[in-house]
Amino acid sequence: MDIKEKLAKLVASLKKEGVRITPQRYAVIAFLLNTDSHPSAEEIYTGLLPQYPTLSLATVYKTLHLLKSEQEVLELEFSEMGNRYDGRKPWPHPHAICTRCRKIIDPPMLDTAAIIEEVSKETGFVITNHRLDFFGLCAECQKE
Amino acid sequence: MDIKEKLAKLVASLKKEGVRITPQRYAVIAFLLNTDSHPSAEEIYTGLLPQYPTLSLATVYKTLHLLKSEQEVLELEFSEMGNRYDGRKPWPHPHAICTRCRKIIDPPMLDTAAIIEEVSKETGFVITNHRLDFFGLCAECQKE
DNA sequence: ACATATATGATAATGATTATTAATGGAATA
DNA sequence: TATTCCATTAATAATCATTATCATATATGT
Ligand SMILES: [Mn+2]
Ligand SMILES: [Mn+2]
Ligand SMILES: [Zn+2]
Ligand SMILES: [Zn+2]
Repeated sequence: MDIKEKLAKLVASLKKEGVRITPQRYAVIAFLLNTDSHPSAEEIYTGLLPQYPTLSLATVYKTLHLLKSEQEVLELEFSEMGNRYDGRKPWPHPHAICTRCRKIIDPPMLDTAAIIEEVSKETGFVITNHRLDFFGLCAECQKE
Repeated sequence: MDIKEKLAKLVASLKKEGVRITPQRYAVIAFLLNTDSHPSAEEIYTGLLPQYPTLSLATVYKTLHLLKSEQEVLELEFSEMGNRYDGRKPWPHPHAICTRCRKIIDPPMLDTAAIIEEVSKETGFVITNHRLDFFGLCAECQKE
């Protein structure tokens, strides 16, 4: 399924939920589906500003919250570098984060289910969410 | 090695580094070693205030930074619930976090080395740090 | 086109953390 | 012991990403 199709399906599903699709919301959703860079709210805002000169950062935040409540975006909270968003895989999954260039990538899936099962057994917790972050230097930054 | 001994060793090691051990710093360090609750800066501050009525929150933050730079405390950044600190195991390790009562515990160690090795191979990253958080309901909160 | 509930954008507020700075106090020196 | 010296403290202000507020604009169903 390509991006266009995904976008159409997502918009249709949101409409069915009673969500109004405004140009601003459409633009934010499209932006999220067209990148794998895990952008910040600010990056989404400045990325869209040329085409939507009246867009407000508050609207970007509100749209991100809306998508989060619909489970259509994954929010990665970083107190240092600001929050980042993944609209392509809006479910919990591991991330590799370069501390030099701040690139964030999705490593091919580990067996997270097995890890969660083990933690659950050890702690007695019912695990409902997780956050697996691996920090270091990406291949490019190692050369510098 | 009990807490008292750990405290004495840590203080001695800091002194050797040229760090002055003030009453405020000693109190923060002792507080951190005497709990496994992963307290916030605010909790450390309010916990010590009765015995140190002139203590400033800024001093708590500065002491935490000092300890972090000496690798003697692990800082867990949470943008929602504020940062939390672990002075007993000041190296990266997994955590189970209750989303209801905000309790944070250390699950018995998974084989994190193996996981990191796998991510490193898959991504080409040199992994220098990690953050493995598992969110859910603790045993007590499940009963409610 | 109209009615109306919702969304937007400008702006102010929030709150945890960090920066600033004058006053304090411990240690080295005279 | 008195005197510098300089790191530390405490009070306070500043920061900055995110949220809240609210008057205006607009999407949607009729
Ligand atoms: Mn991702
Ligand atoms: Mn811990
Ligand atoms: Zn990099
Ligand atoms: Zn709990």
